[in-house]
Amino acid sequence: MRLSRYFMPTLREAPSDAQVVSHQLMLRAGMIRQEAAGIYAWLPLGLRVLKKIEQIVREEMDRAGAIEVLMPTLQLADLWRESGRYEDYGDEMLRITDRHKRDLLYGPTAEEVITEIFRAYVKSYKDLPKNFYNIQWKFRDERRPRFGVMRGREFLMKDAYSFDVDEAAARRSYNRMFIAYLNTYARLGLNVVPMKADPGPIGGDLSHEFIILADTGESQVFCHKDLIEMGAPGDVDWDGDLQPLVEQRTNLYAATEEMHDEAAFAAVPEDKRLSARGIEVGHIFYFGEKYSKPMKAEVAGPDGQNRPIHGGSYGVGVSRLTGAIIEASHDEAGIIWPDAVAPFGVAVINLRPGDAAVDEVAETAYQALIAAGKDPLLDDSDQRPGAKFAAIDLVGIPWQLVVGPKGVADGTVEIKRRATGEKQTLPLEQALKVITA
RNA sequence: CGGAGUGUGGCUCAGUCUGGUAGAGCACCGCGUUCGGGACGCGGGGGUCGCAGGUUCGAAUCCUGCCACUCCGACCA
Repeated sequence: MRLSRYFMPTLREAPSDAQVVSHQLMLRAGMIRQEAAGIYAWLPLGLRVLKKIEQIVREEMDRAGAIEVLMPTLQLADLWRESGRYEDYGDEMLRITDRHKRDLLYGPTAEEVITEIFRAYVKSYKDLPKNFYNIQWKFRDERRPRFGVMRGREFLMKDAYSFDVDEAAARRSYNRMFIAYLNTYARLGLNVVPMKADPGPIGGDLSHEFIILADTGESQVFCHKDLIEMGAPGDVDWDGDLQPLVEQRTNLYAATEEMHDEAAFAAVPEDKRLSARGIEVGHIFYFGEKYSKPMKAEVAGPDGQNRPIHGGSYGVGVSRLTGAIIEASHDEAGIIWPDAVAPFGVAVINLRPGDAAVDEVAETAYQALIAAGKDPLLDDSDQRPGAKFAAIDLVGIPWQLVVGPKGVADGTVEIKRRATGEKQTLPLEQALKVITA
């Protein structure tokens, strides 16, 4: 992409509405535009990041055996009356009436819809387990939206729903999602800690929140340090027994403020105790027959008798992750994108557009990076060097390849790694090798 | 939903107390000098001062009502 033909409206100053750093940086980098409280338009740069996160989430869901569907944003109130949640949900649900005076709602989640789909087709235990997911916009009319896209009213969520014949099978589905989540966050370049969450009315131990650690996180969290260094399991035998992998992580102490147990935390060796700020970026739970019973999602068992399925649901805040990654990865100059989600892989900065020799080197570098699949952004704009450096630092592109008259005169370019600030002056071919390595 | 605050060009803000021809910086347009970490000079364009009433000879400024947005608290991917 050539910057001169792109749309990347950066701001020198943060709009005063934005208080948290990720919100300020997203606005300054021209990623989003606020349209109303908690509702954002995604500008080209922000959309690129959002799509990359979405794709990683998708790939990890697929790998864990979940099946993608796309459910509508608008749902029928009648379905929610079946589950009993239409009245329960309260003012957070955005209710709409169509021209036929039919009650609709903008879905805050999709248990009802997926259960309706499931029960229409699946009748036998032989067809289980099944896990359907969708990546779709949700709307929750929060009393107080804030923190930019981290707490919006409209947000992009990946929600998965598992269907199993009994609780033991449901636990296996839960474990698959547990591992898939760890893998997903690891690919996004995040340190994530699974923490015991409030299981709600169902009870049991099958509810976890996934928290990333960031100094500016909204809640206080407590955990055993080993959890952070443990890393993600990666590809596993998804049909095998995942319980040991899950237990390895759930046996160590980890809790958010609400679930915190001071006595249990005190039992953790002192040098392993970590108290930090965190941001919730995922939540998984098992809810048993909560929806299958009232909505009659039943399958026949081996004995020929119908029984309600055991369900679980698994959410990742995709749009929230955009902000959360920034909270976890930025400096005074701006955003530092992990390579996996960066809007562009490399910025080729032409310091002197119009200078034939400089243009030629910049163009050569640009074409080579396209060929190498590095998705480069060529800054061919007519701005002063300082402004270019500042803007590219701000938007957080992982590599910078700087082509200027001085370097061109002695056959070199400069490359800079955004995360470390480390710079090297090299001949172009070597510079390209470093970047594409 | 309780409490607090803010609405003035795209962005940051001054002006409001004490009514009297709407300002600055950044951004934008033109010309020139510049050009390796957000340049400088000269010239220029752009604002129903959130909206609606009211008071007044005269309202960004005073009064009333409404709306929007932000922050703190209780709840959430």
